[in-house]
Amino acid sequence: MSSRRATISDVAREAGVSASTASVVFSGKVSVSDATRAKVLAAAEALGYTGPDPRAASLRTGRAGVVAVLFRERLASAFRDPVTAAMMDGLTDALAPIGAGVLLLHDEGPVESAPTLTTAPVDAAILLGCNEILQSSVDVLGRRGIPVVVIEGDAGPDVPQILLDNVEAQRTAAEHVRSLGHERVALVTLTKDATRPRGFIDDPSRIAVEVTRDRLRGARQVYPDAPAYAVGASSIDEGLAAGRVLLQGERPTAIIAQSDLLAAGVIRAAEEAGLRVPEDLSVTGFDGITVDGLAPYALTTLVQDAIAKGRAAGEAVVAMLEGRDPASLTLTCTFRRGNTTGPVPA
Amino acid sequence: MSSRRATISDVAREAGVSASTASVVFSGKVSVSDATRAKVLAAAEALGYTGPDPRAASLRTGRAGVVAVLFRERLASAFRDPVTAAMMDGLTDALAPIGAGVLLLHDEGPVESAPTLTTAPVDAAILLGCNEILQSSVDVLGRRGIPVVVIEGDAGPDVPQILLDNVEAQRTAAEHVRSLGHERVALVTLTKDATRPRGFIDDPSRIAVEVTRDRLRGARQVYPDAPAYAVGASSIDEGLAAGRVLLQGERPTAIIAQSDLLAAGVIRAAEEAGLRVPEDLSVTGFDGITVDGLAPYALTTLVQDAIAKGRAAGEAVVAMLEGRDPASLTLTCTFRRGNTTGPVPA
DNA sequence: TTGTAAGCGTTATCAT
DNA sequence: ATGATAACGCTTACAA
Repeated sequence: MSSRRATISDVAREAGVSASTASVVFSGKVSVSDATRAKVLAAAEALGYTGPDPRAASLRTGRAGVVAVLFRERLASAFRDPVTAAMMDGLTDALAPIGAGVLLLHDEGPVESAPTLTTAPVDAAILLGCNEILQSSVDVLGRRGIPVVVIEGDAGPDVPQILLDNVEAQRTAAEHVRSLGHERVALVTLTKDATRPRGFIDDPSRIAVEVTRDRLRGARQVYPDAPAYAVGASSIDEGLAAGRVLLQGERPTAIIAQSDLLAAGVIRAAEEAGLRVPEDLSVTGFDGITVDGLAPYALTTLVQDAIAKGRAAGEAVVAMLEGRDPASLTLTCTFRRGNTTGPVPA
Repeated sequence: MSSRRATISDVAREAGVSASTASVVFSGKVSVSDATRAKVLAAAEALGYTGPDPRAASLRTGRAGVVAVLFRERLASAFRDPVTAAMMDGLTDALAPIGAGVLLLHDEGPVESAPTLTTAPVDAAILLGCNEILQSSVDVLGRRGIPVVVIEGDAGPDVPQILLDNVEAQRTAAEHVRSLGHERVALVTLTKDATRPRGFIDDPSRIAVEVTRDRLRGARQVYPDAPAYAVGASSIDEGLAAGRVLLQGERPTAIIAQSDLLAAGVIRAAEEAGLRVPEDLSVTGFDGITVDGLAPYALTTLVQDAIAKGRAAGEAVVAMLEGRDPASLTLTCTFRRGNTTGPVPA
């Protein structure tokens, strides 16, 4: 009909009231007489006005109703990892009370090529994992006065963190394996850095990904000399590939994997090699997810509450947005013995 | 330092130029003398100004730099489905040129409880799947003048759609199975509706989910009387459960599943029952994804290019945002014969 | 309960 | 190349 989209002023004029009154009808902040409300609503209906323009409201109120989640990886990868999925679940849950949408961003390429993070109208940001880009992102957001929470990464003392007791948890798994008598143990680790090279790890100090480094450290506290093979991604197929490598020659009697998906792949590699789990090979995972299709195996693993992790991040964001002090939090993994670990073969 | 966040006016004053000039330095739309640029940048640096406020810029320019994706399901489910993941991959790819962020929204609950869709500052929206809520969403967005694209759903003739030839593709699979001589065939379908009840389908016309209905129709064009069992989700474990049901008693010699994950579950059920695939049971999937851990099976399936689907949706959105006419598009699946189908057992 | 007025921070237009 | 001006559409003291 009209060449221009109707605004709240148009509605007010049509209804014969002031713009502020019309505004109040939509926001519901102040009481309005029923008659007035009806008039305004009727006018809105007539003009096809569907409510205040979020952009203008956002400018005025200073709130965008959007929380950004910055991923270290491609969004597609994020969509593929069950732990990330669970985390997003908790996150969206925690954000629901403030009705915030979730804006996905990812930082590919060099530092300055992430325009969306500085360009997007967001009230807060959650950063997932840590690397150099992340640190610079934190700086920009900090200067903007945008609250930031980091999950499993370190961006300095001023930024609230949601952490996992990766070192202790992985040590617990290793101790369990040792208690079963295993001496020859191999490790399958998550990615070393953004380039995702596969292969044995020579120098643990050069691992850029904190999670990988921490879990490796935990395992090495028990098995200082265990060989560690890094994969390119957390998936069954990558675990399978790693398992094939590690089960060649003089094979280990136990393999400690840094994720359940990797562990599931290792188990497949074992089956492929004619080995029984856990009679011939013990395998541990990490995460405590349900690996689709892994039954009847029940992984011995460290159960992390990824949903709680996401929820904690979400709640920290909500707290900051409400002016409260967010708590940094370290979540604890629970050891769960399944049927994939057993005594060292005679 | 200052109690108030620096604005572009502050920067301009500090630099001794006008606000518009300072603005131009950041937008880069018009040429500015090097000296002026340097002055402005220095002033910004001094004041800790990190660039224009996206909210204000958005109000002024009318662009938010954000595209919304509305899911039918919980976000967590979306993060779990490989096809959705691939679609998001293509989508983010297509959106990259315009540098738009992706805002995730989902419509749980009753129609009016989706405030974010009308509240969020977005330039366009992509709706995934179809149901009643979706139709009303389209209406609201339409009145707002926000371009909408629907993937695998129908929201009227004015809304561009990205479709799949589900009927034809599934019929092709069924014809392949028939050409192998199979007579006793069972179907495993995707969810019937939002309540996700499992069980045999009595009345196909009451299926709310278009994809499920179309693929079922395709299969029934070849096997009008084949029993169809609907699952609660597209996953290996759901396929396993369905397979167990269907392989009881006088079992079929072929099972046509509406997704690869379901097919993978059916194969596991077959293994569990001591049946060989394809010697004792033929199985077909749909999607053409790589099922993590399914090797050495290569599913006979319909390959859909989910990445292309997402990309098409993204491109349609870009086209609309640039004032061009977006094309509705029907993507075609490709039949791929793997090693999970064979002649009917003697 | 309703209206007035003053911005929120930016950028497009037009003039210089 | 730079500057003055006027929106963008809305919300919220404050006044009536």
